[in-house]
Amino acid sequence: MRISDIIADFLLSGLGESGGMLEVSRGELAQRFGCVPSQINYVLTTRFSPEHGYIVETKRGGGGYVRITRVRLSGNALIMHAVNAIGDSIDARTAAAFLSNLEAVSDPRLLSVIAAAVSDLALRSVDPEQRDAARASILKSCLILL
Amino acid sequence: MRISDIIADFLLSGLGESGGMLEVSRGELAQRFGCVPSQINYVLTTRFSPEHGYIVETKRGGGGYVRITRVRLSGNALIMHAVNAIGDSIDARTAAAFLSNLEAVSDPRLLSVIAAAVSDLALRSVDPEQRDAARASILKSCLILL
DNA sequence: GTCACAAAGGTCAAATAAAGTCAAATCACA
DNA sequence: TGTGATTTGACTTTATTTGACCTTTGTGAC
Repeated sequence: MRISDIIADFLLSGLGESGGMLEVSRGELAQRFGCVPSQINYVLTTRFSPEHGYIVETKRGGGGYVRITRVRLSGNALIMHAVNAIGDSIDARTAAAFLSNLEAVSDPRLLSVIAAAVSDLALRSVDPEQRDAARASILKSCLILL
Repeated sequence: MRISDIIADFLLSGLGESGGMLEVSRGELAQRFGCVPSQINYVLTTRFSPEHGYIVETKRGGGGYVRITRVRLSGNALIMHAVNAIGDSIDARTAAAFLSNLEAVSDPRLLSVIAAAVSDLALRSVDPEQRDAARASILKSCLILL
């Protein structure tokens, strides 16, 4: 397992214990995991983006911190939010993040079918230039039915 | 026996032991069998496609992997027949017909989501030349999960 | 107040580590 | 012997790790 995954797991479990909000120090975290501080930023941007359902706030300077908050919208609001947030184009990773974010509010079988429909495997025959646009369009078409 | 068959057998037996899910490294596998890495891709596309009842997911970069999952083809002869009957290309009307044939054997909500995913509306951003091919690929990827 | 400095965190690009693509060459067999 | 399947390798794309340098904020000296 990559260090990024280990850090992400650590943060995730902290979020779980603390009921959705977590405050850490970037420097301390980096020290604990023996990596450079910017690695923490990498983890945050790749795994705790708004698409994944998190808000990250930070403060610099003395007493600085990194605060991660799990956003918990419910049901329709979440779906509508996702539909609105998907633009004209979306890459496979982001699409997967959106879908996993909907797990709490929608049938997992439906979600896995949608995930299959927008996977790179399913879209292999689409010109790479158009692939992300097609993915966005398909994803929105599916989500509004949920 | 050709190297592709040997590799396929190896993967198959791994899938057997591990109960249907297997994660390997493309590079390591290639080394073990003394072939180039792209040979692994060849094996995957020719022997572990959705038509064969498998889903292959991969990740590139550090910590990359190839994950093969055998899907529970619990199914219905009707669905399997549909998957095999869909060629490389299918028009919107035919796809809709296939789906309506499955009404008897599958959740209508799932089917309507799939119908949305393969509709011309959802695929409007795909070059018309490629649209029916994309539709076929998406449809198969979804049906295999039913 | 304001200046200097320390204590955070931020950015960005290079280096490294996988996997993907595609087409030419080769093989096997009807 | 022609054709589809297989093998190979040069080139591409994506994910992660690392480090040098930048910006913001708090605090104490003056």
